[in-house]
Amino acid sequence: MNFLVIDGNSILNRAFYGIRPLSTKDGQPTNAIYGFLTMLEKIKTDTSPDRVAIAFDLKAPTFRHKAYDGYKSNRKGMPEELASQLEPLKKLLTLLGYKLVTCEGYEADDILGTLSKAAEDRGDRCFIATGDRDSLQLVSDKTTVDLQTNKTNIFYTPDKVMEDYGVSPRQLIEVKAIQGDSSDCIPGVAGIGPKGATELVSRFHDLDNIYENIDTIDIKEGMRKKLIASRDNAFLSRMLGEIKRDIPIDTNSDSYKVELTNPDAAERLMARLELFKLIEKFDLRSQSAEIRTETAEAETISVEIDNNYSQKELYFICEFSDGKPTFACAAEKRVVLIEDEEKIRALLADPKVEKYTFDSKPLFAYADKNGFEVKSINTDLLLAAYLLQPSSSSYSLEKMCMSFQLSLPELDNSDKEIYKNVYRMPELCGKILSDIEEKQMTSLLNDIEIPLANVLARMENLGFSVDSGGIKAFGDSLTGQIENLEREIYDQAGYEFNINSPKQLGVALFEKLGLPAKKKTKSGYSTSADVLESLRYSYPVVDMVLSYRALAKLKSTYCDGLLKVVADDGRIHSSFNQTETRTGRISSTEPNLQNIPVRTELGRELRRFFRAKDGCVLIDADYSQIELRVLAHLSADENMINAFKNNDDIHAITASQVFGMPLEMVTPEMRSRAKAVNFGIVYGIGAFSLGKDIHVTTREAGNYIKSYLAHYSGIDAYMKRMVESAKENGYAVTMFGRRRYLPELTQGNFNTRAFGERVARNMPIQGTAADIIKIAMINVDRRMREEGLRSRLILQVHDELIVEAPADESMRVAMLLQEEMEKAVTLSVPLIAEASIGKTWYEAKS
DNA sequence: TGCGTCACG
DNA sequence: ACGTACGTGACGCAT
Repeated sequence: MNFLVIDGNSILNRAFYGIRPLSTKDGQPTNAIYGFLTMLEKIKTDTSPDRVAIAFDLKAPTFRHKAYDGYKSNRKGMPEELASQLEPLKKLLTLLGYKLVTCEGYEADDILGTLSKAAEDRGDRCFIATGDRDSLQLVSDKTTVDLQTNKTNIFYTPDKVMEDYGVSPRQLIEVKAIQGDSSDCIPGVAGIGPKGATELVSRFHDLDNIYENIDTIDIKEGMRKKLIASRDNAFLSRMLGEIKRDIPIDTNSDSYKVELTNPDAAERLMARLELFKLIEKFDLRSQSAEIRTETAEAETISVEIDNNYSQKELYFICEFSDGKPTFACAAEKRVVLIEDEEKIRALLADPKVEKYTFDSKPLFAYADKNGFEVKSINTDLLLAAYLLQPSSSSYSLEKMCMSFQLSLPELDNSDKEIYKNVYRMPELCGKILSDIEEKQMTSLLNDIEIPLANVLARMENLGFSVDSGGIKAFGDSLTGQIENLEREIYDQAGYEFNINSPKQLGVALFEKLGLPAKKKTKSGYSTSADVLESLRYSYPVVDMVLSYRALAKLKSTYCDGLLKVVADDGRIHSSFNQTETRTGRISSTEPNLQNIPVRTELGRELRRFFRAKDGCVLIDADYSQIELRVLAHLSADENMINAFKNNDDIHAITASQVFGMPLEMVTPEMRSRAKAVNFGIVYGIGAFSLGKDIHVTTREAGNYIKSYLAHYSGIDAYMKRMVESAKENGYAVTMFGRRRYLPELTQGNFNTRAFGERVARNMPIQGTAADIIKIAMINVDRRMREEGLRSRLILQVHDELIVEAPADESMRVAMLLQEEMEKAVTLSVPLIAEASIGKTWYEAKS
């Protein structure tokens, strides 16, 4: 029989520091719980246990023998974020059927020792899972320690201990008694370290033998003196370091059977902790469902087709297959399916039917394709869920039901799980909407996100017309140049290798060619652009590699990548995701049209192949400095507000202020540094990174920042306020009430917290700018349609909107675009947008 | 699948 | 003493 003993505190610690911060929407940290359960599963797979015991230290030790005074007392207490996970974890483990073991007055180590001894005495195999090397002294023929290290685990058998430590497991106690262990307050023998201790023990076996023969053994006199001086400490240390194997705990094997008797409660607790992945991993759904069926408590409902179904308030989801919609509506004691397409269209178009759904964009897209309008979308639970938890990676009705503890019905005639969730939509909407209301995001949802979904749907449908032939020809011309560069690089290196492999490239440059390596990554030398850039003028081969990289990127990502996604209508239909970013921006995928090259001349050429269809032109309008203007407004900094009111060149003004000289004397170099500082401020700034960015010392960069904040003292104060309020509220927030929760701010880890603080400074700015352009999009779209124009939005790139317009509408639409963008909101500084017109994106981007 | 890299705002 | 600016998505490689 295999007996597994888990060192609970040790594994919990590993989990806490090894897993990035996670927390529930109300701020309960969960990363250690998640990590613990994941590791537990892994350990179980590795050791196939028949019995499992989980040992925990008791939090408040009551009585300790005198000799134990101070023992381990200098260990730091747990950080609060970890401590708050301990009780939920214990509760969860109990619900999952594990027996937890604690013992007053003893450490978890002693529990491991006692249980492993008992297992050995019974003739069982014992595994001890821990992250703490102290337990290695327990290793024997029958006991293996499964040591959990950073990335992996190591099984310690007696041979492995001998290999790593040069002594037997039992002798580790003797070694420790001599070398001591400051973290455990074990004094050891003063002046003898790990090396000396190991040598003594391997030569003379143990303390008793050493001290019995202390006058005669063949060692240096200095060492003999040290040993004699610390004699008492050595024996005390051995007592302290030796794990006890006979403490009063339950050692009966059968007490440690794992029996999942209450999966339902376990599932509920996991749902409360929002650990949905684990529910699946532990397969709790089906197990608790089985039990539910057994107890026959669950409500049973049916799924019926009723094409005449209608209500004033319709709660439904709509699934499409081959473009044909099916409605699944929540109804009294059943789920009603509507399959009649005419009926569905009528419902969607009927303004008197209030519609509550999950994911409205496909509905809007369907209506757009079929020439009608969706009316009265009262709510979209997907968008609401995003506003409530923008950092979530995916959203589903199922998760929402679980996190609100809504029990799901049984279906008597369908196995489509989704219908169970649909059935709960009325209650779910109530809970979610009151949550939205309470957090003052109702307008954000109703006036921005839902109308925007409609706009995005139409943008996706319309797509962006491209010249496939042109892209193909451009790609072919790149291929020739890439092959030439390849040959020259091989020639320089003296052999052929894969230039696209950072690993092989690193070896070629920094080993074979002997170039000076600057940075290292986990897997070798860094070959990133900023490293290579510094070498390109000294080494022609580096220049070639950089050119190769640039061309290869253009070819693979842009030429090949884009050609793959051109639809039959000759247009590219990107997807615009509205629930992806933590700041409120939209993202673009398959393909990403928000990162089409523009910064280099060659890359920008690609934009010549993005063109308006015949008879049309493109109108491209972008905001000028929207983020800095938002910052000026939010911070109410007088200096910056005045600069924008005067319509000054903000980077030049900043330069003159930071460098303390008249505007006329600002050089382009100074302006560009000031520009970097302005960016840095928006990003949350650090002197080190700013210095690296603009190639000055950290000290100098620090001075720039200091000077900047002195001149823009309103911004300084604002940034401090943002961090304060994020710490207080647990989230950062935009002008329109969009939130981003920041559990990072409560973390003990310095870097994590610093990151949280930067985000607290950046998100309100980036997010407010995102809110503003969303408003502009909705207004632009509405006006073009209301005014009977045939011009349409086709793309948004964060601060830029692109419209495809019939040539004869171009001037009017350019004005309209500019106007709507500028008046989307009123700030204490003007919002400026500039529009230009061209046949291609290249031409239209001024 | 994770990493390194690089394209954009 | 610590590591080092915000937000994205796609590609190729290596495991």
